[in-house]
Amino acid sequence: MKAAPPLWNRPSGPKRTRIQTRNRQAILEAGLDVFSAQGFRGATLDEIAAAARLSKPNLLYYFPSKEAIHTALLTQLLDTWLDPLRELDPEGDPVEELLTYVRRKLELSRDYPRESRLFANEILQGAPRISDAIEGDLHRLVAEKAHVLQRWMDTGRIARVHPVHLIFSIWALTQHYADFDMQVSAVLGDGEDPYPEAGVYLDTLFRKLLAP
Amino acid sequence: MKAAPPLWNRPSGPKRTRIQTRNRQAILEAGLDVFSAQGFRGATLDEIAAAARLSKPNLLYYFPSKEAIHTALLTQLLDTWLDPLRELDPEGDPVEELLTYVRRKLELSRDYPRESRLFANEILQGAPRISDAIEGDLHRLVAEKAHVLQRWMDTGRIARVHPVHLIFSIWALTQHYADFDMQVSAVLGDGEDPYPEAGVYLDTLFRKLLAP
DNA sequence: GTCTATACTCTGATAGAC
DNA sequence: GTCTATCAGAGTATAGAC
Repeated sequence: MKAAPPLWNRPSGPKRTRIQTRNRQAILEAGLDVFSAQGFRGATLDEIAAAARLSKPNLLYYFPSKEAIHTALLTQLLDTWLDPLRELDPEGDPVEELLTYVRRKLELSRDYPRESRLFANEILQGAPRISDAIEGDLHRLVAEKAHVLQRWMDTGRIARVHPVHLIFSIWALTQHYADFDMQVSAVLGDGEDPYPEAGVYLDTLFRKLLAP
Repeated sequence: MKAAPPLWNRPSGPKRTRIQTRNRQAILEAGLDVFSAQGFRGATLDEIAAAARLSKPNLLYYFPSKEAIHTALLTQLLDTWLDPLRELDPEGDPVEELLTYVRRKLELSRDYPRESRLFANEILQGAPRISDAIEGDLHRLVAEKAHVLQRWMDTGRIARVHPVHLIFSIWALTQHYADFDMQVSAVLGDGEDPYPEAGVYLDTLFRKLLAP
C-alpha cells in the first residue's frame, strides 16, 4: 500500500496559486544554496528562511520540516543526475557514447555545482536519507550499463578494463570540479576558468584509455 | 610577530603527563570519527566526548573549544596528506614516479578514509578553516611539481597533457574511493573490497595516459 | 584533573492573532 | 497566507566543588 504523496509535492497539485508556486520555488532555491554549502545538519531554517525572504513560520507553512525540504531537493535531483547515464546508447558508437557521457557529466558540474555538492555532502556523510535510492535504482542502472560496456569490450570495440570502475572514474573526474571547486580555483590561481581545459584533458584521457 | 603556539599543541610541551597524552589522543581520535562523518557544524561536543569516554567539561579542559579540536586535526592532517606529492622525485623515472604517487594516494584512501573525508568535508564547504594553507603551501607545492611534469613532457618522457589537471585527476580518482565509499560499496554490492581492482584499474589508466 | 551543575544561545517547530 | 510570540530541546562553554 502506497501512501499518498505529501501535499507539498503532489504531482498534479489540484490548484496551486501563483504565490504558492513562487514561494515553494524560492524555498527550494534557498535550501539548495544552504544545504549544499553546509550539509544537512549544518544548515539552519533561519538561514534558509532569510535566503528565501520568508519568515521561519511561513517557511514551515510550505514544508512541514527541515528534512522535507532536503528530501524534496534530493529526490528531485537524483533523477536529473542519472539522466546522462540512462542515455548511454548500447547501439551507438562505444567511444563516442562514453565521451558524450563524460562531456554531459562535466557540463552538469559546471552548470549545477550546488546540486553536485548537495549530493556529495549526502554521500560523504553516509547517505542516511537516500541510501534506498543508491542501493536500488542506482545499483540497477550501473549493473545494466556495466553489462553494455562488457559487451563492447568482449567484441573488441573498446579496451578491456573493469566496467564499474570505469564508471566510477567518470564520476570522480567530473564531479571533482564541482565538489572541490574551492581547491581547484585556489591551485589554479586567479579567476582562471578550469572548464575548457578540463574538457580537453578528460577527452584525451578517456580516448587513450578506451582505444582498443 | 608570531603568537606562541597554544598550550594544547606546544611542540615540546614541557611536561605532559601520561594521562594528558592519552586523553588528548583519545579526543583527537574521537574528533576524527565524528567530524569526518558529520562535518564541522554537524558534529557535537556530546558525541565527541562520549566517543572519547570523557565528560564534556573534561574534554574542554584539554581543548579550549570545538574549533580547536578541528583545527588541530586539520593542520596535523594536511602535512601527512601532501607527503606523497612532496616525494615525487624529479630525478626518478617519470612514469614510475607518477604511478608510485598514485599508489601511495590510493593507499591513503584505503588506510585513512576518515582523514580523507575530514578533508573532503572541509573543502566541500569552502575550506573556511584552511583556506590559507590551500592558497599558500598547497598552491606552491603544486606549482613546483607541475613544473617538473612540464619538463618531463618537454623532453618527451611522458605524454603532453595539462600538468595541473593531471594532478587533479590523481586526487579525484584516488580520493573518490574513500570519500564516496558508501556509494562505491552500494554499487559494487555485497562486501566486495574495491581496492585490489581499483589499484589495477588506475595503474592501467595512467600507464595509457602517460605513455609518450 | 575531573566532575556536577548551570548559564546562555541557537534551533526546529507550534500556537494563535490577523 | 503571513505574522508575532513562544516553547522545548540541544548546543557550546563556564563556575566551582572535590
